[in-house]
Amino acid sequence: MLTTTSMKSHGCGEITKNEIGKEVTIAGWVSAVRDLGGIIFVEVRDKSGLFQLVSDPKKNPQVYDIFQKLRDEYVIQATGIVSQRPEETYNDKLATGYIEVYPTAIKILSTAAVLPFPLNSDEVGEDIRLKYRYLDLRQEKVINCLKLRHEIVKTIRDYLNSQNFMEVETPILIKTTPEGARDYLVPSRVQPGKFYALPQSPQIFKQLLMVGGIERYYQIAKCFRDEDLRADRQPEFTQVDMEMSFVTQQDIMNMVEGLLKQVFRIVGYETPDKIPVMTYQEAMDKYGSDRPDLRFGLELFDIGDIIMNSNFEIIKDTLKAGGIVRAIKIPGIANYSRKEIDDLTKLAISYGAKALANIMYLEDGTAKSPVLKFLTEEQAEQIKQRAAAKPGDVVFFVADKPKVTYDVMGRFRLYFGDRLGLIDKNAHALLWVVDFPMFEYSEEDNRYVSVHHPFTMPNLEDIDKMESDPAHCRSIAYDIVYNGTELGGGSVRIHDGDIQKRVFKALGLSDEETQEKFGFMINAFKYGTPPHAGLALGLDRVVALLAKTDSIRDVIAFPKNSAAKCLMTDAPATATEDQLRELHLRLTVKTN
RNA sequence: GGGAUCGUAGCUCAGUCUGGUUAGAGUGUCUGCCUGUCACGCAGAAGGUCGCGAGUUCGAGCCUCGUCGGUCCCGCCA
Repeated sequence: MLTTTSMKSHGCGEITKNEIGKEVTIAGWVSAVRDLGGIIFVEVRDKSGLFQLVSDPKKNPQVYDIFQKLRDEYVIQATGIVSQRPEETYNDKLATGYIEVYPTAIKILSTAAVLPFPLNSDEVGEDIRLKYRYLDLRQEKVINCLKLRHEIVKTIRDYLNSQNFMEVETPILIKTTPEGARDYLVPSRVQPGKFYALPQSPQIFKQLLMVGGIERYYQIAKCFRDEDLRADRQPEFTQVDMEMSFVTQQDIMNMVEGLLKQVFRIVGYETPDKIPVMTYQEAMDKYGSDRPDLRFGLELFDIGDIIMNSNFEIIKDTLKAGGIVRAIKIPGIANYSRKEIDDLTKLAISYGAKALANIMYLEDGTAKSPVLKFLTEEQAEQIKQRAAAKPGDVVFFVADKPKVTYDVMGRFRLYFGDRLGLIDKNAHALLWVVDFPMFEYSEEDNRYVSVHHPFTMPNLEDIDKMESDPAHCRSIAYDIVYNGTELGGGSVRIHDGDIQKRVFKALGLSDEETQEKFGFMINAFKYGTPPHAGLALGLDRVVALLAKTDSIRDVIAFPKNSAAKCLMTDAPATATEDQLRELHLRLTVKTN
């Protein structure tokens, strides 16, 4: 379909050989002026592409006069007959490179100041691009990311609509939630001293929609978290939020697999009909991560049983105190220098380890290690067998509390995957991770907190562990992982008020607190709640991954910088005294 | 809150380690020339608070301290 309006008959990139001999009117931005003295070429750009205009003073002196005034990024409108270029001047790089127009009329609709940075250069700093984001958007690379985002959102809507989902908007001004990230607060003017929060997700509302009988809900939902930023974290971001009634975990997984199949097709990847499933425990044991990157191997392995029979007293003490030991074999690096090995130890320590042990398998068949003195020959051989170590390989291991050990070895694995070039950048590794733990102990809060969120259904086999052994109580929660990134996660929700109360209790919330914070929800669940489950995908991450960019800022039209500022509008900004007074606020900091 | 790193022309950077005459390059901009360019070409010109402040020094883009700003990471992110 042509992008015509009353001001243009064709998009610049839409004119073809079929239009030769016909009159067209185009409008757009001047993307290049090439003045050869007696003839001027002007390239016009609009959303659809580029088109070349030519002016010759002998053919039309009035038009030529205007051509001489044109500068980059002027907005112009031109009318003329499409003609074929002389054959020797075809430009193969341009879709419209074999045709051109000598305008019979040209109009400058808008002049343009010299741009603060060159368009379509890969080298411009991001801060200046964000300050002039409206100009940045004129760049092909940037607009292509937004086009991809649009395609993905459209595909998601089409798919979910076809599956009888209903899109419902949930509120942005809501009640603050105690669990999870820091809330953005909005002061109330009409309720002095009270605050709304911006939603971290529509979680509570989508569950109440299930109570309301919606059965299949989705929303492309803006969410807000007041935490420090990263390349993949913005204070406001978008989730593809969905929820279904009368479903099991498997139903949700099937639905999401169908959805992802459509989404990945946009970039030409045909996803497997059944995405592999791994338990949380297996992911941690083999990869030291709950979102393992399966594009490469380097699996971790346990040597705790061998150590326990050895004289390695330090590690044995760690194991007896509830710690674990995990090892990884890195192939072909036994030739690393002493300094390189030392640097790896420093790296492991920076990841949180207290120490890093290594056993180098030399080319002459012998093993070299500062830890061999703790092991019998048989024990050393057992480790070598378990690692399937060959000459040239190095086995590293760490012993610590499970969390530390997994984290260090998981990151070590990723480090070597990258350093040794083991990651196939064109590979696609989708994975479900299931059976997440229900709770984890927070040293900071001195209590158990939800791994997912407090509305997650405990695994019924483990339900009594909520009270007796919270650390080993599994939940019915699942994450979808792609190439080591969490695309999204969800869970089967609690639809039984009594179980919900037990969860709140396990989280250390008193009856009064529960009533005050979630009373409306407990109350709602009294009136006939269907079993329900759902999932949310991080849309920004999905788009960034498919666009093959590291930063979600590249796929957001107007992102914040790493200090949560909008460099274009200079938000956040100070409020006036009047505004503060109306909101019943008084500042304790000086601003200017 | 912490760590690393960067800040020199509109843009991208060199120069800083080892302080010394008038701070350079490419690109963009402007002017002139040029009739088939498409990164047009050729010639010329303008363009600088070396982020800011203090200090050391005979002398600071360069050294020291502070500060502001950008980026990445840790903490944090159910």
